[in-house]
This record gives sequence, C-alpha cells and structure tokens, in this order.
Amino acid sequence: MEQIRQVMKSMINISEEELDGFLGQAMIKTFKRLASISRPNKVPQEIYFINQGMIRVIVNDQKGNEHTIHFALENQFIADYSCFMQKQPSLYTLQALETTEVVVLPRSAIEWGYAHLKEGQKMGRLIAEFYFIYQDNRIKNQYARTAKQRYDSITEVFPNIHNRVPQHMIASYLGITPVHLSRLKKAID
Amino acid sequence: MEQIRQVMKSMINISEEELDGFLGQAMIKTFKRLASISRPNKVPQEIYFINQGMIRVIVNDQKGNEHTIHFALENQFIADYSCFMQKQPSLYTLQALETTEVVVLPRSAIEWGYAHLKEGQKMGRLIAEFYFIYQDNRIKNQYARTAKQRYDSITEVFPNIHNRVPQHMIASYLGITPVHLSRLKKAID
DNA sequence: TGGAAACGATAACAAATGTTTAGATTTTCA
DNA sequence: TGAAAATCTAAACATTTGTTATCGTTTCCA
Repeated sequence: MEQIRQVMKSMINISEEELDGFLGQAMIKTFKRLASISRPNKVPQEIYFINQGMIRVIVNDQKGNEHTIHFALENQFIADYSCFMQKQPSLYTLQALETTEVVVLPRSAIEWGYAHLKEGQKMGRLIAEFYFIYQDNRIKNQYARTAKQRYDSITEVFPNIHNRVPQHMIASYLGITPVHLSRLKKAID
Repeated sequence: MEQIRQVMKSMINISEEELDGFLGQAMIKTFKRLASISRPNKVPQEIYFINQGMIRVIVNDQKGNEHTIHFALENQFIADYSCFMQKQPSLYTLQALETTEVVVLPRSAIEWGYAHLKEGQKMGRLIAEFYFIYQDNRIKNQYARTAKQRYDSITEVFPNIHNRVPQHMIASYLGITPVHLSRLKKAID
C-alpha cells in the first residue's frame, strides 16, 4: 500500500496513524486482462486506487454499443463515482485493460475517512475537484476542438496511451468510429 | 441574502454567526440582459450565486464561434470554477440572459470559509460533487444519446428553458446548428 | 410605438461521418 | 508454437449534419 500512502500524503496533512487506520480497512485485488472490475445495475460500494495496470470505463447505449468514457491509470482513484455518491445503480462497466492491481476502498472506509480523518473532507473535496477539472476540460474540448485535434492531444491526458490501448478504443473515447479515426490520421489538416 | 442562507443551511451544519461572518464578505450586484458578468483571459476572482435571472456560460473556439457550455439558474453557484481553482486565466464568458441579480463571493471569502467555517471543506466538497454529477451525466448522454434525445430531455436539467432561452442557444448547448435542431424537432423519430 | 434586429422554418447543396465489406498483418492464449 | 481472433487500412456507398440563402414573424429598445 506504499503508493496510495504517498498519494494521500501529497494531498492532505495526514499522520501515519491515520493512514494505518484508513488503509487497514482496504484490501488488494488483482484482475486479469479484460476482466470486469465493476458491472452495471448494482449500486457501487467500492472505490479503487490503481497500483499497477489500467482500467477502461464503459457505458452501453440502448442499441448495445459500447462507448469508452474514460481511461484510468496508475496512482489514480477510479469508480462510478457519480452513482457511488448517489447510491444509485451503476451504468458503467470498469474493465481491466491489462493485468491490474487495485487497492479496494469499501464505502465504509470512505465514510470512516470523512468522519475520522482530520482532513478527510478536504481529501474528498480535492478528488472531486480533480475530476471536475478533468471533465470541464473534456466538455470544453468537445465544443471547441475537432476530433482530429482531440486525437492529436490525447497523450497530454493519457501519456503512452498509443502503446497500451488499441486504436479502436481511442476512437470510441473520441466519440467516432474506428474507420473514421483511421481516415483522420491520414488526413493532412 | 436570504436565498443563499437557505441554500447553505440545507447543505451543511452552519450557525447564524458563521453565516453572518461569511456573507459579510459578499456583495450584491445586478447585471442587465446580455451584459458580461465575467470575461476570458483574466484569472477568475469571484464565485456567483444567482438570486434572480439566468446566466449562460460561453466558450469561443479558434474560429471565433460561440459555444454554449452551460445555463445557470436561480439558487445555483456559478463561475469558471475550473480556472478559479487553478488560478488560471479563464476561457469562459459568463453572460446574463435576463436582468440578473447575483451574490458575489470574492476568493478571499471562499478561502475564509475553508479556514473558519466548521464545515467549510464539506461545503466545498458538496459543490464540487454536485457539478461532478452534472458533468458526468452530460458526458454520459453525449456518448449514449442522440442530439434529438438530448433535446427532448433538456427540461429535466433546465426546467422552463423553452420559455426563457432562444432556440439557437439550445442548439448551441446541444452542439448542433440551429438549422439542424429545427430539422430534428420536425422529424418523426 | 415603429423601425431594426433577432428569430425560426425551409430548401438546395456541400461536407463530414457512418456502414459494410474485404484483405493483409499482428496479437493472443490454449 | 500455431490456429483463431483481433486489429488496422482502404474503398464504395449511405446517411447525417453543416452551410448559405430566403422569407415571414416576433421581439427589442431608442
């Protein structure tokens, strides 16, 4: 649990004792490539912290088509955070794209943290704000940039993604078809 | 300042004395229809709470086209929150769509709240989480729904919008042209 | 309150994007 | 390691969406 300790210490003032108390409620799990870490239709009860590997967040539309909402990388927290907070059935699938090791934080641990960590609320605020900024950027780019421009700058957000993720999943993330992405790459802007 | 008091009391445990201290640092401003409340290229130093009226959040692309990112309604907090937090020059314009009265919360008041209100951090967390959920929904819908479906359900998020906002601004929010929206409305799904 | 500007529908045409199919190459994993 | 599956490009065609222009109607505000 060394990685998550470092990340938490970089975000808030927290003692070793507090960290012990918090992480004592967590456990480590490993998922194989393409395994589902979380599935739709049940209320999410866990938040994950990625030690190693990579997670893809997927939503399915009515026609059954998969759309890639997000990629989560090492040292990041990930969950269907929206449904977790609202205690609603999830719409997302969390899928391991590689052999992936995560720290599992159950809801009870999160609630314990808000109640007992001196800066627990601040930690929650910072994580929410981090994802708010990420999403705000996404939405901004969706309006103000073309798919080609978003493709060309994708490594700013997901470094090394081209070596870790097949191109059709990047197309899915960009909201276009794989065929169209193949065309865009070839195009002279 | 009665409205913002009620909203804050509904979010956190806060005493009248704390509210007095916090709101003593705020002031009320009124903007005329189509006036700019905040402009791009300077670091946002204020967060607004809408007493009366309506605010449109706009981003401009390289070609100078306007895109409507968001509509903010009565009893909501609004700002270029992303740039406010990062202390970066804003990319957004905040425009009053009607005569609009706001409570202005300067950065110093926000920082004072985090430091001195017993549940100031929690208040910050709840606001960030509220907007996170809103954005998550937007992104989800962008992937899993057509523009027509998003148009048909827009009043779930912005009640009464059709009586308050011209259709071409709704098209702009949906990310399509006004001509195309006019076509979609007529189409039999 | 009256003239100017904004607004929304529509049509014709252009451009962007999706769909389907095929084929060559690479990757996976039993 | 070798057969099966996945991946990427390409082309032809279909569909969706954007662009431009026009024309009544409504709204705005000096």
